[in-house]
This record gives sequence, structure tokens and C-alpha cells, in this order.
Amino acid sequence: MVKRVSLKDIAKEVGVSSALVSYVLNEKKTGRIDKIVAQTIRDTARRLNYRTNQIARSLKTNRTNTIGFIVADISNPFSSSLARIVEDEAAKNNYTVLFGSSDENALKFQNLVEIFLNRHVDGLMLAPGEHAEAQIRYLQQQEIPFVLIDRYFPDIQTNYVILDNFQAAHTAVSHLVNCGYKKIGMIGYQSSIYTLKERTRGYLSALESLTGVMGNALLREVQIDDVEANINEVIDELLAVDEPVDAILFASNEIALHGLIYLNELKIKVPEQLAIITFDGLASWDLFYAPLTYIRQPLQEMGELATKILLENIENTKQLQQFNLPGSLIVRAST
Amino acid sequence: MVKRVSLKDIAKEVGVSSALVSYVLNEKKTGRIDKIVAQTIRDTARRLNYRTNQIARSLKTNRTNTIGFIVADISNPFSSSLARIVEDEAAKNNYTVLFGSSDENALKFQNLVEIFLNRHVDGLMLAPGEHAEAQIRYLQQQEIPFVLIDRYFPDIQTNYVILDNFQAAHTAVSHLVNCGYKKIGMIGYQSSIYTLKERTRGYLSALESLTGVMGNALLREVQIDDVEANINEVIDELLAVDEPVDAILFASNEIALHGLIYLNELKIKVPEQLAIITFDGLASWDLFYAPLTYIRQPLQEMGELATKILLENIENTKQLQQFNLPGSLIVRAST
DNA sequence: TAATTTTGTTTAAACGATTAAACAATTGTC
DNA sequence: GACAATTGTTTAATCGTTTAAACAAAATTA
Repeated sequence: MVKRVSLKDIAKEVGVSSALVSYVLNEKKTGRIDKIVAQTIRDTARRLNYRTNQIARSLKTNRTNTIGFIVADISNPFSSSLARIVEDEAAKNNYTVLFGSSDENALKFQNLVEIFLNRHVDGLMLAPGEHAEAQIRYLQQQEIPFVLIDRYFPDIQTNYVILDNFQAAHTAVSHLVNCGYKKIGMIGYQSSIYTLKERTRGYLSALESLTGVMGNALLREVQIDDVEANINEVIDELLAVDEPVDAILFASNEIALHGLIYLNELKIKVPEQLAIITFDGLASWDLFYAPLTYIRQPLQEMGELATKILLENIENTKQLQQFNLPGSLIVRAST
Repeated sequence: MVKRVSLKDIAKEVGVSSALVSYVLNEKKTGRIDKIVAQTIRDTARRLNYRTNQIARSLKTNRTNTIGFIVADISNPFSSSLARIVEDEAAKNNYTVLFGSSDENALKFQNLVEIFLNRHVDGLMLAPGEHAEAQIRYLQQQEIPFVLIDRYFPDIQTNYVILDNFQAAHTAVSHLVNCGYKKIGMIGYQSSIYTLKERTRGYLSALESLTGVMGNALLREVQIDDVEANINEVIDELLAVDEPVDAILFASNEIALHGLIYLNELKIKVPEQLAIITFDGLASWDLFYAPLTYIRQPLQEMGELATKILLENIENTKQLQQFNLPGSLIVRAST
């Protein structure tokens, strides 16, 4: 690689000290520096195609202008859309984002945190999976700025931005009840992640208060790290019985995707035979003959807000900020 | 933030010089260092939870163990799948990947390259859009290791890994002809990107050689940065005429997605009225009542190969490596 | 036993920036 | 004209590593 131009190279070329070059290029002490000298320095920097060595700067300033973002699964549109929003928002503030995907694997999550800390990110944005509590506590203890997104731990006081999952599930069930569906099932995740648990809690609570049905006879769960493993099976459990459900709430785009594929196979008619409602919008919902009714998460707002909170925490330690954002019900053809 | 433990802290604790600590932790001069001292150093490092300051190391070694990857659009599953593959492959070799999404915007692409170079990435993996030639030439001139993926410039001698787009399009058309379709249209991108042009060239060439049809009367193009802008219009041009096409080749998952949504609106029957074939697999193709026949790109191989080439180029400058990988035809219900 | 080699460790410079403090030259004040 | 204030610039230390070179002590050789 060609040797890069340093402050010293510019200084030598112009005939001044490198300190002066630094002051000029960083626009410090602007009042005191000779205008002509300053302009010469700027011109020379441009001519030599000078580019700040961020590594050296970071070493001195102890700031990298970098944030680390660990999503649950980068190949899920929920994560990748969020990734883009956060990247754009960070870029506006002169920050670069390092991404990592934990794939719902606690060890991978931990390794990514390690890697990011080694690289001295200024802060972390995290969508933590199961068994990440210790890691989160460690970050707190080290006073490393971070914000949780999409997921959080009720037992740990942290910054977070999440969907109000309880309310969202409640809204979904309430909509199905209003449409006249009587036997409403749900397929959620078999996971201890609190925000996901809130979805099933919202479902159960709504069922009870709106239809008087108690218990979770119609609730089924799939593996979070391998939805396809038992999705068909649980759908069969809800449908291939004497009194099948007449509506299903899917707890995520991923569950809905694989669920619908199986419903296609079964040639179930939506919404005549079975109504469908799901969490998360997806462009491809419109590929299905009955475009899905869904709970829209305010991704843009979540991403912007989480970035804002994180950057504020990096700049100066602030009060805890916790946001439960409302989802919105988008009614379409499947209910 | 809590002050972090440095080599010096360990050295003080153990009562040796920080050089010795460095040698031990990096396993250099292993033969000469006293085994007991070495073990004490390792134990102390662990006890104090020492973590290398990569910033300082990078400044000295001029290596960051980081690569920058600029994709065309991180929210497209093609890009995000590739991103995950490259991330995993890089991690195996102890590299971290910085991602950026150019969104087919030459300026954004340029800015991302700048940002990555400022951060001293050791190399770049790029899916360049239009007007990126100058930038690529600059990288060459600066002798910065890089590899192009998915796209390349025939006029510039670089490392690249791409799909054999000409052959893939040829295969697609050939399949349609074999199925008995007579009037085969294509919707591609209105773009000068060479690998995309190759798709239309493959289509035209196959049409000519297999059916004797010359010219591009049935070829339509949509905007690459806004597919939805005119996709409906061009579909109308192919269908709402006296002799409509009986098959369409879509040049990407994105075009196919929006195309199918419109076909759903039009209540066109696939494949009875119209056969569909597309580039790129997508889990959601199965949401469509007639799961799509498609050209599968060897993503895993592309990602692994490109990473391997890039890392080889970082370690030591190697011969140019150029790969045109074959796609595979996955025949399903839409043709 | 003196000279040499080996072993174990330290010293010190370097990477490229930032920045407080020092300094010289000029300008202003009384 | 002496002193102070301002202006413009440089000096030098520092961030936390790496690593060649130096060095002292112990072991080996002659």
C-alpha cells in the first residue's frame, strides 16, 4: 500500500509545525492563525489528498466515532431495515456503525460485544437474546454507553426503545374479535425473551378480557433459532382437530412467512377458512393472494430514537431513557 | 467510562516491563521467557480483565484487521445474506467487517469508501454501482487491496467474483423455450452496470438463437433506484396489447417482487396465462400461489471466495483473481 | 579462569495525531 | 519608552502498543 500523507508531510511541505496544521484542519484557534498560512495549509492538504488517520486520532482522543450494533439476525428484514435507519442516522452525526448478527446465539452475542469493545466503539446498540443479562450488567459496570432496542430486561435498569408488545398483541386480538372470529390461536416463540413473552401475554390477556376464554389451549410455540423445525406441526395442532381455530396471530414476520407457506400447501382459504394477522410488515406480504393484516412497528422512529439516546449517552451521561412505542394496526385482506 | 487496563498496568502489577507483557501475551519470543513469569503475566492479565487496545496496536502495526464491505442495498435479502456470509468468513480469519449501503448512489458510495479508508480498513469488498470507475481506479493507484463482488467493470483489471449473468439469462430463456412459451418478455434495469447489462444481453442472444426473434421489442426496463416508479407501466406494455407475452423473465428479486404484486392486482394466472422466471431466490417466493422458478446465485460460494481473495490480497499481493460463477436453474410452479 | 554464548529482561523509539504550555514578535497602553 | 497584552507559532508530552537493540546475569566453552 502506498504510504499515506500525514500531518507532518503537510507541515514539511508548507514549512510550519505539524501542530499548526492540526489546528488549521480541525478549525481550532481559528482566531489566532494567519489567514494566508491557514489557506496554504488547507490547499496543500487538499493537493496532497490528506486524510486524517482516525486510528491515531482515536488513540489520543479516546474516541472512535464508531458505534456497534448487534442485531438478532441481519438477514431478517426487520433487522436489516433497522440497520439502514441506524446507519443513516449515525452518519448524520458523523458516526460509523459496526454491525454484527448474534443469530440468537448467546456465545456469538458475547463474542461480538468483545470484538466491539476491543475496537473501542464509543457505544453499543443491542438487541440482546436469551442469557445476555450478565453481559449487559458488565457493560453497566464498565460504564460503557449502550441502548437496547427491540428487546430489554425488566430486571435491569437500562436505556431501551421497544415496541409496546403487550398492547400490540392486545390490539391484534381485539381486531380479530371485532371481525367476529371466535376461536383465535397464536403461534409465538418458545423463548424467555421478555418482549416476546409480552406478545403472548397480550394475546392471553385480550382473549380473557374480550372473549372470556382462559388459559393457553390455543397458544403454540416454535423454536426461535429454527422456526421451520416445528411450524407445520403446531399449525396442524391448531387446524387438524374437530373444532379448528378460525384465526391465527403470528408473532413475527418469520413465523408468518413459514406459516403461510404451509397454509398454501394445505390450500387453506384466507380469510374465509382462517383469518391471519401478524407482527411486522414485509413487502412480500403482498405476494400472498390475501395481503396480510399486520401490526406495523415504527422502525424509523425506533431507529432514530435509539440512535439519539445512544449518542446523547456517549456525549454526556444522561438520565435513563425508556420508550415503549405503540404499534399500528394495518388492516388488509387477511382478516 | 471506567479506565481500561493497559499493558503498563499489568506490568506494574507483576513487576516487569510492559515489553515483556506484550511479548508474553502475543506469544512472541516464547522460547526465551521464563515459564513462571509468563504464567504470572497471563494470570494477571486475565484477573484484571485485560483487553488489547486495538487502536494502539493498529497505529503501530498499520493493520486494523478490518475490512469494509459496500453493498448496493443492505435491506435487500441478496445483500444481507451476502453480508452475513462474509461476516462469518471474515470472523473465522479474525477480521471484522464494516458494512455500508450505497443505495445505488455514486456519492454515497464514494463517501463510504472515504470513511472506510479513514478508518484504515485493510481492504475493501465492493459491489459498485454506476459512476464508480474513478473511485476504483483510485484504489488501484493507492494499492489498496480490494475485490469486487456481484458487479465489475470489464475495462478495469481487478479481482472480482460475479455470477455468469449472460449464461444465467440464457439458461432462463432456454428453459422457457423448452416449456413451449413463444413470446418471452423481460423486465430488466435501466442501468449501465455491466453485470446487469449482461443479463439483458443473455436474454436477447438466447431469444435470437433459440427462436429467431431479433431485437428488443419485448424488453422493458425499470429504474434501479426506484423499481416501483414504472414497473406497473412496463408490465402493462407487455400484457395489455393484442398479442401479450406468455412469459416474463425478471432480472432481480426486487423487480419480481413488485412485478408479482401487480400481477396479483391484475389477477393474471401464473403460469396458465403467463409464465414467470426470475433471478434470485427468496424465501417469500413461496408465498405466491405458484412458487417461482428462479436462477439461484451461489451466494455462499461467492461470499466465501470473495473473502478469501480479499484476505489473500491483504496478506500479500497476489495475481488477479476473476471468477464468473454459474447460476443454477430451480424449476418450480411458475413455468 | 577468561572469553563466549545463551537466557531473560529492559530500554527506548516509533506509529500519527492532539493540545497544554512556552515562546517570540508585534501591537497597544500609559 | 517601559510594560502589558495580543497574535502567531512551536515545543513537547501523551495516548497504548510493538519491536529492534541493548544489557545483565547465568551457563557453556576453551
